[in-house]
Amino acid sequence: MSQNYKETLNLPKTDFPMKAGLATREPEILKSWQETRLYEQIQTARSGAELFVLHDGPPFANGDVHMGTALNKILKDLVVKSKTMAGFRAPFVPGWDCHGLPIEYKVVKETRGLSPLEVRQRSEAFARRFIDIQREQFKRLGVLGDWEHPYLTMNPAYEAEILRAFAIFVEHGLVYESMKPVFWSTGAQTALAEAEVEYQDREDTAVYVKFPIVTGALAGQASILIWTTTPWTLPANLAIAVHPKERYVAQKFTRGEESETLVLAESLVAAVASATGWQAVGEAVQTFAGNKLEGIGAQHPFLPRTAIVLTADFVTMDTGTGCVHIAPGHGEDDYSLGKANGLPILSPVDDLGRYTEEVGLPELVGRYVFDANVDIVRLLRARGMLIAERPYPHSYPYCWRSKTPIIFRAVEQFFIRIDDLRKQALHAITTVTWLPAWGENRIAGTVESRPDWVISRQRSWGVPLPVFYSAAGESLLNPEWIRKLADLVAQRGSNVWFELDDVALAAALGLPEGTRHRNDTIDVWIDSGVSHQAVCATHPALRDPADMYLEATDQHRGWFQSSLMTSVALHNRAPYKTVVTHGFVVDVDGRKISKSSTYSKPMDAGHFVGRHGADLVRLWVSSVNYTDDVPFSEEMFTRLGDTYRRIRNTLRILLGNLADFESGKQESRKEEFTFVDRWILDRLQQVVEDCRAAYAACEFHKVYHTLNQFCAVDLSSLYVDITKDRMYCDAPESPRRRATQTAMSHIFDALCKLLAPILAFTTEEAWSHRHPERSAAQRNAVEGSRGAPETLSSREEGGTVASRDPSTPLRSARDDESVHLQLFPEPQSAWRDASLRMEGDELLQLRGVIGQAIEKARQEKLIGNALEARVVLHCDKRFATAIPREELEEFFILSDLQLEPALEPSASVARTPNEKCARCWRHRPTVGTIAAHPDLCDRCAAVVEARA
RNA sequence: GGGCCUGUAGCUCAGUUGGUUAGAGCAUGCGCUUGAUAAGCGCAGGGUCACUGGUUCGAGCCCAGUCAGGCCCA
Repeated sequence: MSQNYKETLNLPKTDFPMKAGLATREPEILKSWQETRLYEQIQTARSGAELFVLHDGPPFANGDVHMGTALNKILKDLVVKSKTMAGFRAPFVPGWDCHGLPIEYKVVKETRGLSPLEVRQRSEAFARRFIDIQREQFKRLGVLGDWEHPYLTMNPAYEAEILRAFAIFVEHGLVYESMKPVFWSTGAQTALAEAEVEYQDREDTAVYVKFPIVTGALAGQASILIWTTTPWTLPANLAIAVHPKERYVAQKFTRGEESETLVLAESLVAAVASATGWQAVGEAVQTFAGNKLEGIGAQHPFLPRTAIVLTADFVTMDTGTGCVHIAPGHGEDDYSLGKANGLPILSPVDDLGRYTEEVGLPELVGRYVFDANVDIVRLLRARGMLIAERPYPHSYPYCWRSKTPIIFRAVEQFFIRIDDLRKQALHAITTVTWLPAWGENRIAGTVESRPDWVISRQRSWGVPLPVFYSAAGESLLNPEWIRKLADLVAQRGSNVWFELDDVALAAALGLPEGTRHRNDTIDVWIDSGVSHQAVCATHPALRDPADMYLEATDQHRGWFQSSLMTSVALHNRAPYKTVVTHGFVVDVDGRKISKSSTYSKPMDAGHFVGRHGADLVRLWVSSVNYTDDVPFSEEMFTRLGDTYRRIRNTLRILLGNLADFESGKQESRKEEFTFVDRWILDRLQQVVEDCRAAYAACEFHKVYHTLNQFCAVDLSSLYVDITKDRMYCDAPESPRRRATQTAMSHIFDALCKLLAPILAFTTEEAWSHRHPERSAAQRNAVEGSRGAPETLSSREEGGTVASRDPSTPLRSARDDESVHLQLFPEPQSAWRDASLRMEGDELLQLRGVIGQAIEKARQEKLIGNALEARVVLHCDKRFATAIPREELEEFFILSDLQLEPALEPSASVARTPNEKCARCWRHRPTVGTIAAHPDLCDRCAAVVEARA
């Protein structure tokens, strides 16, 4: 009897599909962005607007984009897109770090015996290949930027800027040459930066060695006991360090028949006894402060040499004997202590980690030092100098590329004098905003403790170290010569350094005859560290200092610091105003992904983009608090899929309900809004304010939660549900239906814009369904892909991409343009209404009371559908007068509501005696009273009558 | 071993200057709907706020220590 009424309803209608199909739809949207040159359009539209520069930290051009890289790039994109929509001109110039050992190492491993020039050519090809791969992957993630003109640290112009910066470092006297212990990779035969070192567990032999005292009061009576885990460094021993203030003892020890009087720290006697098997016998012979030992001599255990006792604060009492073996050629502390006391720097080891003649032990010359440990131990035992040996498991530095254990070795290197920059750098740090705030603490700590910067590398794939050598072999650092070289490199690329021989290069630069050059290169951290100069200061769209750097926390010691140091050296200021850091991607248990077996396979971003779509990956990035470690699991993606569908369906129902609403032509005045409309618009303003504030503070997860909550609760389960009756069953032109459409139009507009930085693809798709002219334009662009310039000019005719007049206020783009060209919605204070909000909260509480009562009635089989209920609501009587009963029934989605005054709210439920309206399914008293339509309520009867 | 940081329901997050019975969304369970339908709505269960001690009338919040995890350094 009643099925036909469905045809008389205004059911939602939209082509916006429920199923996203992101894997296929996103590439189409991407194509339209490229063909309409969206990035350029945005830049043009914002020309003259306030500038915001997010400077891209260059990823290394090797490997695929994994989830950590994706996290970083998407966070940057969220910043750029949200700043753009907040009205800034926010250009994004992506970059790549191209030089360096990781690439060179792969190239050299593939083919051995290449000349430096060949290594460089292959390394460049390698870098370019991965730049292209990563560029496509970044674009696929929806990251918008000037992908056609990225900055590459291997571009000749960039290389020239590195050299010019270097010339200034030289001018400021920051560069010096010195023999100094550095991390040395025997596998890669090069000095390493700290960042190129990784730690692995290994087991070494720890030895307790005695040095018989030869001068001072204890001469001939006792030996100093030292402890070391690197026996191979003993041939380079020149001294012993003790703590000046700690208590030391001369103590008799026995083991079996043997007996020794040993000098060591008092607090370590027991530990040494248990570790060596020697027993302390009786009281200490003598007890004294460490400084009493200063200056006495002790016989080297196997070389004809006397070690001098020195005092040092770095001596600790947690391991060993409190007496530290000092080899100035093999340790940082050793070096500085030796230097302060005028000791020579002995480092009898070659590039491959083999003893040289200098070792003083002819039988060990040429022996790899880690193999020589056993020889040294044997020698110590033979000489009777070995008190004990024990296996010692510890974590030890390894070369990150060759995976060989690192040694400390003194070699001629070039350095930047950090002491001359430290104070200014520490001051510059205080002028920067650090997000999160503890970043300031962290970088200040690393700057305070940072030793001088080793900037020379014995590698080929890099910018040449611009040091020249006189005919006599003397090194020459000349700023003018370096600038001439920079000019030459700008023209011909840095290969010129390797292509020209000494004579040709000297001639090309106009240098004195006989000037020579070598093949060392500059540390890659200088390359990326001067990007503020080479990119921000030189690119016409950018500015130095940048407004923001945004990288993972490991960059406090990496790029943030190298950039800070070079910027302080060049300009005495920080290169950034704000530094944002994010954590690393960790699995469900909070463990590092690479250590987890579960996610060892799919960690590249492409896997998840292909499976779930870029918008899901972007939603993941937005959903987490990135200042901490970022959790990541398959379950999270499942949950995010649910959230995504909820948001998508919310956009879809809004579109469906707006199908017959032409925005702008029938805007309802505020007076025509009913309670629920005004309530949702007030909520919307709160959401707009919260989201704008969260975006401004880079707190994207707050945006995510706010919008998720808004879609799931305020819209889906409340507003959309409540207004279904008027939307579907009222006459199309009914004032309250049009009022709701007006509200929904504002909601859709705001929701789409606020979501746009996160769901870059989905909101574009939804936006085009709301503004069909836009989809037509997109289609044209895609179809006429060969005629891209034509498309562009036809758009220009329409006035859409004209440069804006900077004197006029920024306005949102036309609705038919990309959502990414729009401005965020402005909060409308006229729609705020605090008393209405409070009233709404109270109604929602009553709604809960009713819901519980209905649930109870349902379980008692009194009713099925809530529309079959008669609800008697006992509550404050002002609700009976403040809001019409019709509206209350609508708000609670009920057919039949009775109000009774009461102090405490409660509700009772019975079956309503009213008949069910065949059209709107509500049980209304008017059903059966209209002769022409006996199965309809009065409202539905009127609507049906009007349609006839 | 040192520096910096993190630890609130199965998951992601809120939790104001210390102040009732620690919240939300999702997930789970049980229903309703079949006019958002590979959707929508309701109700319910679920937490020793990592652990231990301290300060306080009162601690998720402040202090100390322990444990677990992360980044950096040794």
